[in-house]
Formats: sequence, structure tokens, C-alpha cells
Amino acid sequence: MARGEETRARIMDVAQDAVLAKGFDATSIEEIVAAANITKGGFFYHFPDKNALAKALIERHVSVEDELFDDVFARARELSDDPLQSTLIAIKLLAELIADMPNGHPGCIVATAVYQDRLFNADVREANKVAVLGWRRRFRAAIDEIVAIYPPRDEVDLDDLADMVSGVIEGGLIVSKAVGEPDATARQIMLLRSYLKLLFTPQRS
Amino acid sequence: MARGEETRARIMDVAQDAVLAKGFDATSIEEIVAAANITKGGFFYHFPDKNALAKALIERHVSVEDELFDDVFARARELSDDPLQSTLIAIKLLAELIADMPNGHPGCIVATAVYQDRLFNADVREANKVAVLGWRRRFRAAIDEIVAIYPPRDEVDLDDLADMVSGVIEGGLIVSKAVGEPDATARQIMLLRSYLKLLFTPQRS
DNA sequence: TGTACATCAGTGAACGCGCGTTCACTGATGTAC
DNA sequence: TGTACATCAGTGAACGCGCGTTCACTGATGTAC
Repeated sequence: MARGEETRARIMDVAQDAVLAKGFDATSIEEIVAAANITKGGFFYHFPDKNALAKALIERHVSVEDELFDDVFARARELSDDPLQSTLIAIKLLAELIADMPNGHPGCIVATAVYQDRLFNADVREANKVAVLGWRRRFRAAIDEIVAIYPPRDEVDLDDLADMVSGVIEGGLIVSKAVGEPDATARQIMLLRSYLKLLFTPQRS
Repeated sequence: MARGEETRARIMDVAQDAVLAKGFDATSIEEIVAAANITKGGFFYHFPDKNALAKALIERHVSVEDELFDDVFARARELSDDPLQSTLIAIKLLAELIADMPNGHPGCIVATAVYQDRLFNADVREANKVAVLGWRRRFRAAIDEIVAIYPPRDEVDLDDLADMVSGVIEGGLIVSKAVGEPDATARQIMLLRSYLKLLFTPQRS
């Protein structure tokens, strides 16, 4: 990594921790640079203003999650050729990944941005929207493959069903953090898996 | 309403709108008192400090939601004696209530508090935890009634299932706000209803 | 290979503004006798 | 019924601190000839 890139990443790492714990406005540049061992001037060398940091955090978060989803679905595909089975496997792998995080998943930057959107300019809000729509497209594609073989056993809108993946994760994180049960998120994801199983598994008889 | 109570409620109303849109730290007392037509001194007559406002907002939000849930489940119970049917009706009523909100549901104070919990003292975090555990207890009671008659068709933990109600609503709000589709939350709630239907409806044959 | 210059990745001091909180005070309403 | 006093529901000015941002500067590394 180039000389400056390493510092930039360190700034974003400490900023992300703080933003997830206190929100964006309450996270001061002062404390970020202290934790990252640089000066304020150094911060403004990497980011023109505080809003640019928010945008960078969202975009990095999304690309990290995208890689994670790509990885999980690819591994699942290797384990089964059936689209329903491989999706169920992927969701289980995802739950296991989240369950294995030592102090629980740290939370989702997108969620914090949604509840602080009047702080940000249109750029940041757009990045947030694009992120969630990207997840919808991704999961919708997996669902389309399933539906082509297994007709759903209840009337559902497939985009809504795709959104449910993001929704259950986001909601699971909130419940998990509120009650202080780090693995609650993973268990919520397993319930979503149970739903997909019931919805698409053909009726025996 | 007593003379001071009306002012206190007005402070909380304007504060809640601002907190849901910008987060707690970014919501200044200055702007709250401007919107509520009082002076800063007036604010500190009603709340010893800003943390007390947060706690009051959470507690009021929870009691409002509790009343709403009580109402919805009571109305559903009148429409069916069967615990499964009445729960499915209650969830549908809930979705309709949220769908009918003009600009979408404004969001959940509990969610904002979870993602800003380092701002608050233990009091506020405890109020938040109590809120979510209260919802768990409430929905768990409804589920227990169902399970007594209809065995679940997949292996699920009933507390997790109870948490799923809060989770799907919280997650639905985030997705809804992120993509700018006010009725997305209601549609997510209907998917949860679909899950409960599939999970508990006895197999035909 | 050496030298001159440009760029990179910061430092460190200064700025003005808005924030949460305090406090002495006030005018309207309620209560005791 | 009138008066004295207490309480309620605020006002308004002041405070000190920390914030985001700017800017002139610097030392280390890279590049051209």
C-alpha cells in the first residue's frame, strides 16, 4: 500500500468504529486524528471536508459487503447446483460468518446514515440508496433462479423478498445491539432462511 | 393538560422529528427551543440535561408503541378466536397502520439510540434494552398461544421468532428510508406475516 | 552519478462560531388564613 | 373577600469549551536531465 493510502485507511478504520458507536456528528475530527496518530491538517489532506469522510465510509462498507456476499454465494454454489439449496447454504454461511465475529457485528454504516440523513449532502444520501438497491438486485437475481424452478407457496413480491435479506440483517443488528446479545443477528438470519425454505420447498405428498 | 405539560410535549415533539432526521448529537437545544417557541432556560426547566431528553423520548416512544400494539391485537382478537388467525390479522392491521402514514413512518427512536449509544448514560441504554425485551415478551406470548395449537413446521426458537417482529419492522424502516419507498416497511411486515402463515398453518392433505 | 526541482504527506497554529449549561430574575397562578 | 406568600413556568444574558476549517509551512520521497 502506498504511503498515504495506509494513513487514509487508518483514518477510516477509527472513524468507522466511532461513527457506529456515537453517530456521525458526535464523532469529532479531533478524536479521529488522535486515534489515528496524525494532526488535524493531515485529516484535511485526505478528505476535503467531513462529508467526504461519510461518503468514503459508505462506499468502502458497501464494497466490503459486496465482496463478502460474492464470496459466500460462490462457495455455496460449489456445494450445490440447485439454486434453492445453494441460496440456503449461502445464507447459512452468512449467518455463521456474522456469528463468528468476536464482539458481534459492529453494525452497518448504511443504517447510521439513514437515521442521520439530514446531516449529509445529496451525494451521501445517493450513495446510501445505491447501496441498498444494489443489495436488492443481487438477492433478486438469486431469487429469480429459485422461482424458475420452485413456484413460491405464497403470493410474494420478489423485490420485497430480496429487500428482506437486507432488512432482516439491519433489523437483527438493531435488536442484537439493543438487548446485548451478539449472536441475535445470526439467529434472525437463520429465521429468514427458514422462511425461504418453507416458501420454496415443494409440498411433500 | 397542565400548563407546563403542554410545553414539555411540544419540546419532545420537535426534538423527536429532529433526532430521527439528524441523530441526537446533531440536534441542538438551540434549534429545539426555536421550533418550540421557548427559550433555552425554558428547556432546562423541563429537562435537567440533554440526556434526560433522550430518556424521555425513548420512554414515550415505547409507551406509544405499546398502546398501538395493544390496540391492534385487541381488535384482531375480536375478529377471530383462533390465535393464529388473530395474530395474522393483527400483523395485517399493523402493516396497514404503517402504510397509511402520509410520509411513511418517521422511524424508531430505539434504532437511533442503538447506533448512538456511546452518547448516552447507562439509564438511556437500559431504557432501550427494556423496550426491546418488552416487545419480545409481548410477541412471545402471542406465539406461545399459537404453538399450543399449531406445531411449527420448522425448528425455530420462539424468542427469536418474537424478536423477528421488532427486527423486521426496524429493518424495514431502514430499507424504506434508504431507498425512499415509504410503504416498503409495510410490505416487509406482510412478508413476516407470510412466514408465520407458512410456519404454523397445518399441511393440507 | 549528482543535482535541481516537484510532488506527496503531512505539521501546527489560528480562526470564529455554536454548543450545553448556569443563574439571577420575573410574571402568572394557586393556596392559607 | 382581601392579602401574603409559595410555587410554577418560564426569560434572557453570560460562560467557557470544543468544533470544523484554513493556511503557511516542512521534511521525505520521486523524477528529469
